[in-house]
Amino acid sequence: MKKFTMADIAEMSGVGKSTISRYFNGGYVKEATRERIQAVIRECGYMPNSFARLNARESNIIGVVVPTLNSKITGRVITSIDRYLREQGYETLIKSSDHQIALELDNIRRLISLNVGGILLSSISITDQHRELIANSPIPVVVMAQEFDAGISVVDDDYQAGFEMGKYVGKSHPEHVVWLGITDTDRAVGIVRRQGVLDGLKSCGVSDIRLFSGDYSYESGQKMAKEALESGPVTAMICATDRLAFGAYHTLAQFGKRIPDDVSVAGFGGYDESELLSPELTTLKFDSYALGQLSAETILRLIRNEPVPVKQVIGFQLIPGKSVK
Amino acid sequence: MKKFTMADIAEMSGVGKSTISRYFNGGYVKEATRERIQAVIRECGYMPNSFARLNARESNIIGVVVPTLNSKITGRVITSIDRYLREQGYETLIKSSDHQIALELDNIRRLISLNVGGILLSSISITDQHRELIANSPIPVVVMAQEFDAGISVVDDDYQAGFEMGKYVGKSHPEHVVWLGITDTDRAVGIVRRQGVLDGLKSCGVSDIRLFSGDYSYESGQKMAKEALESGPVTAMICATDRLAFGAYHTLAQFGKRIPDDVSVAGFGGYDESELLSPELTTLKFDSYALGQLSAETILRLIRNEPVPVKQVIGFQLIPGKSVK
DNA sequence: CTGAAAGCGCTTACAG
DNA sequence: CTGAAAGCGCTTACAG
Repeated sequence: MKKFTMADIAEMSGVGKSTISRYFNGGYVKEATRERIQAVIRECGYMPNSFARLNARESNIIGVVVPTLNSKITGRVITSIDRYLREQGYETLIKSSDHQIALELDNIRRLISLNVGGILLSSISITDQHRELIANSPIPVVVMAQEFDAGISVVDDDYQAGFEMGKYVGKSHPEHVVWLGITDTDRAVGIVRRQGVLDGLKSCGVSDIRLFSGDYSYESGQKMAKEALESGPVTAMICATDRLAFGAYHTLAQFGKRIPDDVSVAGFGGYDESELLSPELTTLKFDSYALGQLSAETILRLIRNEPVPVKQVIGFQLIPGKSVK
Repeated sequence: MKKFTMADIAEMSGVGKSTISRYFNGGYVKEATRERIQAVIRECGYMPNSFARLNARESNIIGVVVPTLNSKITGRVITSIDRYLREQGYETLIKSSDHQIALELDNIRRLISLNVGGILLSSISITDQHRELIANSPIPVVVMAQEFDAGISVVDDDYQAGFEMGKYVGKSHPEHVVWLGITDTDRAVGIVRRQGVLDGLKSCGVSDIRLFSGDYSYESGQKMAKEALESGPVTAMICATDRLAFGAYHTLAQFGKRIPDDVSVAGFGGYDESELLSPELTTLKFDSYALGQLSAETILRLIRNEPVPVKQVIGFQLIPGKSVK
């Protein structure tokens, strides 16, 4: 495959390269010329190099920063972003922060200096540095899955979801409930979702609630479950994610506890696998595809200076399994 | 955040921009000058724009083409690639083909015309067009997870893995075995893995083996399992992936079949969830992190003109669950 | 060891 | 409707 440049195509079509550029960017090109160019392009399979648009007034690249490439939910979100942007003629540039906040900040800086058209940010944790960076960013930013009072966000309804789940579990009147959660630095999951759960439980009169926190790994779920069981009696475990619930299942089996007879378990995520556990995991599914697509739509609207809501809230669905009494 | 360019940094450091460029690309810079530049860079958090290296002799961007962003295994592979490349000072540019072969070809063309340093390709299916594209590519390509006789590949040992699994299941002397597979266009899984399984089974004297094929989805697993059960007696199901096995579990439950008493089930993938199924799924785990890292190492070696094996085979581990009699 | 100049593949006023 | 020219942020011979 020979590498064609715009100059090559221009020469082959017998026009100037400005015309080829206009052809691709929707400028004036006479119909006859347009057809001639099209023929040449088809012939050589030419596509312009998006990254060479160094002085274009706007880039057609959207940067996406995610906390990890290794999560089911992230997979759903970026799949849906990528699909939508591709349809709209944009390129997706994905950067993983690999769970490191310093890398996340670097990624944002990098995207800004790359002069991408817009940034979709799924943050590990929003710090003051994020606020400063975003406030001074010459490029629009949409924050995903995390409340962001100083800008535009598209979020899951973590509080309400937590509340529903708390109420659902609370209705069985468990005496001793534990929350297997995430550190506070992740506001959406660590704080908001947890608060929803607590309030939901309290609305049913549950008062003995013990809190644990760790990271997002399967192992962390196992570990927290163990700590919880060793810290006193437990009749229900509400886990911040399905993955943590998987870990809890593992530990409960080791401790010889039956689900839900001895201990009820619930998670958040709605992974396909959850319905295969025995008993089926009671979980709650956010519409991650919608979150991805709406975020992508929103960033494009910002780029086009169209009005956008400062906050959009995505729906969820509680999936009753058989793991709660 | 102001956007600094190399010219800004040059001015602020009181040197020419060639010197800044050399600073970043390991050229000669006097120690004193180097320190002065470093101070300025630290001050402004400047990073050069990798995509503006239009006429660099080599790019520090590695393109990665994956069939989907929505798979556990892909997640593991790209996580490990991204980590390794970052450590080595390279950028990862991920492009998803979203299960469309035409898009995959486009992605490869695109990366070539972007003039990335190298391409890591996880292909849906290697066609003649791929061969032509790769043969004429001015840029090195490493094919991942798929045999590639016309170039460099890093692959799972699909045949041997299939064989081991076939033997493992075969040892229980199941009378009627079905293979829930993937279309032939995916050679690695659709053909090689299947052949390994068949040979493994035959080595144990199993002869009644019926073959089914579909796509990689959970639903496809359900559907194939249903077809299999309706097509005649079944005492063992070997599934091309864990996800398909999850679908089979679902269908078997619907049909009132017990695992493994009525039907043995096995998969490939080694997902964490597999050990939580009841009974635990017998599966086989490829070392996807190793595959990612070795592929990344290999592409860098190719770029540096260091010798590389034409084919590297990654190990696997059979994880006996309780789903095989 | 360093800088001025030309060039990478593209876009954008501007003149025609 | 179109092209020559200047410019985007960078790299690379080349001369000093």
